[in-house]
Amino acid sequence: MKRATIGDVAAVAGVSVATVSRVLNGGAVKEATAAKVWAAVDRLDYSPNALTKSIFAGRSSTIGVVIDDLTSPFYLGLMRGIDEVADANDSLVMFASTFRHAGSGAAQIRTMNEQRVRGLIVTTVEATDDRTRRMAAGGTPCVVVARSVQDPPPRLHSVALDNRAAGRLMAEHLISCGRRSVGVITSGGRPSQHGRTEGLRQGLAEAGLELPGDAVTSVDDNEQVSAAVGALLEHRTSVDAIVCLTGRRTVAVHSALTSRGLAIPDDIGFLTMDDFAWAPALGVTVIGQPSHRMGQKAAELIVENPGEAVQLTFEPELIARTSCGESG
Amino acid sequence: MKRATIGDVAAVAGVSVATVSRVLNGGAVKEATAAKVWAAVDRLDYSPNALTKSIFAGRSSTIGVVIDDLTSPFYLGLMRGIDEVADANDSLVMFASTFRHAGSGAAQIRTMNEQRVRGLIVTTVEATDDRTRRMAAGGTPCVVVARSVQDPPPRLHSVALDNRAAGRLMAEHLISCGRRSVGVITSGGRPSQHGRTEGLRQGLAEAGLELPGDAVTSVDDNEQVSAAVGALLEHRTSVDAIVCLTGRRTVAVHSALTSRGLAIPDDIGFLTMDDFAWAPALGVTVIGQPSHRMGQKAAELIVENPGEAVQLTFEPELIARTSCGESG
DNA sequence: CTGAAAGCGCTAACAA
DNA sequence: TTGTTAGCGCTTTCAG
Repeated sequence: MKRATIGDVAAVAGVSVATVSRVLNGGAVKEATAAKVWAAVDRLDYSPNALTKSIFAGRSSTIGVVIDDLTSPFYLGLMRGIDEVADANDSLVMFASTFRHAGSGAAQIRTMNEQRVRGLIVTTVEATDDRTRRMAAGGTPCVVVARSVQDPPPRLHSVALDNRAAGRLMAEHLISCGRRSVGVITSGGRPSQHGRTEGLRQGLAEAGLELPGDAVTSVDDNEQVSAAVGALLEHRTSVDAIVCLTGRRTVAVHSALTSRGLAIPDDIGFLTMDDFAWAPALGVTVIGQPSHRMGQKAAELIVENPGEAVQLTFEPELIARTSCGESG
Repeated sequence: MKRATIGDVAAVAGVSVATVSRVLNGGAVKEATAAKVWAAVDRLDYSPNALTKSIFAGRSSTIGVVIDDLTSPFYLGLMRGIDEVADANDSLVMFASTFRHAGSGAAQIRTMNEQRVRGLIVTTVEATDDRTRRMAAGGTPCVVVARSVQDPPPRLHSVALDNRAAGRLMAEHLISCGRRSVGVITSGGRPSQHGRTEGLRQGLAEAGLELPGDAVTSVDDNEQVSAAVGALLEHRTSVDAIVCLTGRRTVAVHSALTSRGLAIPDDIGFLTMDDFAWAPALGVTVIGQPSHRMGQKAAELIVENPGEAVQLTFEPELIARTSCGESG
């Protein structure tokens, strides 16, 4: 029942533990000795203890990821990207989500630090900044996703979308589809959403269109969406397009529209963030983020561990379908 | 740059390492001493090494999860459930996916074993059976998801849907909607799909309806779906409903239908596995699995670590919407 | 090429 | 209440 240790293997093989260690990790050993060791390994079903190993390395080979909502298509793509390069580098991914806790993930980050993860990828809010900074200072490369860091210390990187560009892309497309008055749904106070709003506002302004403050509504969860959309539509009857600034709310906003009997795009235009599996079928036009590549890059930053802070910005992409009407 | 160790803390606080260990883990220490220690911890930004700790416990406090496709709504729900109870038990989730590799996850399971995970949850195919059995034999509780294990050794549990019941539920609903000839899309050779097919066949048979072998088509990926659906429809012109036996293919099958100009449910009925966010909006009737509860249960089996093997079966639930037409 | 011995950072008796 | 002393399972000098 008790697990075999390297000592047991050594005993069975009739060699020293040092020798066993060497054949396991590819040191110089005589063919014949190695064979004896492997036989013992087999017989005892020996599995080296990676935990003990990492004591010497000072850290584990695991990449930590703290995400606040796996449900969103963006994070799913991100995870796949991360997992992919982790796998290619014989790393595992240690995952913790925070969507239940208001605490914003400080606890998770602490735990990851205690686990001596090789690096950390975080998507949670600024409250965690301090912890992340200290981890980076302690030598663990950290990557912050979907948010840039002001004045980053050496090992604190970031991977983010050019949110203003995303906003502008939205404005351009809406305008080219003849929309004149947009209503916006944002979610919580994430900085990325500010960028998008600003980009949108600017893009609209360049075409002489306004985005008044009361055309922007923030919702905290899916339950609020229907009421928020309703209020927006009633308050501003001129609105001819609804823009959803976060992929997390796409379903809810879309349902809010259709369940009011509004036809998309005839009665109202609809534009949202993040491509998703059903979008082609539904004809929903989106601004796509390269979430998969972003995940890969984040993980690569961990693996390559550059000395300076690197801030990567990715370009959004308009994936035009039919939900805003005919373009041009 | 070098991390502080418990020894450093002891030195700064002017006490022994044992004392530091005690205040960190809640032993009996004098108020004043504890204060000194905490001060030192603070000053050095000390973070205890969880890896070293688990040497003594013999295993880490991490729950390992090997999943083959995070993209599927079922696995997402499962993950949430797992993460939830892991979190409640101060565990982290170590995640590895296998969807790139043909290798079916043997490597991932080995790594998890080396990481001395507290328990393992696997969703990959039978090829991994041996490894899982050995892990269980070695004392690590393992839970196999969506598949039952024949003749399970002590610590090898399973959490699965009653697939025959799911099939029967499908049959019942289709019949009550007046469908007489169904076409089936399955994916790969997963045993769960056999159960569903059998249940469906039985349920149909009880109503005097047949499910001939050529009405069942298996596809390996989304690219094959359109052709497969086309072939099925052309070969069996009587088909008035398409059943998709895996949530993983829902989008592709649905698109295959609509892109052929078929209206759901008027031209053809559509029924699939696993509820998903857009299903209400699309009116897609599904057989739901309690994926979230299944994840929770799987994680609880790890945490509670019962001596015998336990096999949990969950009941599927029909979530009737409009895609099969009017029922009754 | 191989073994003995000294740790890695921490916990757990056992004394004091 | 505290400190001393063994280890945990492994890697890594340093001799042989």
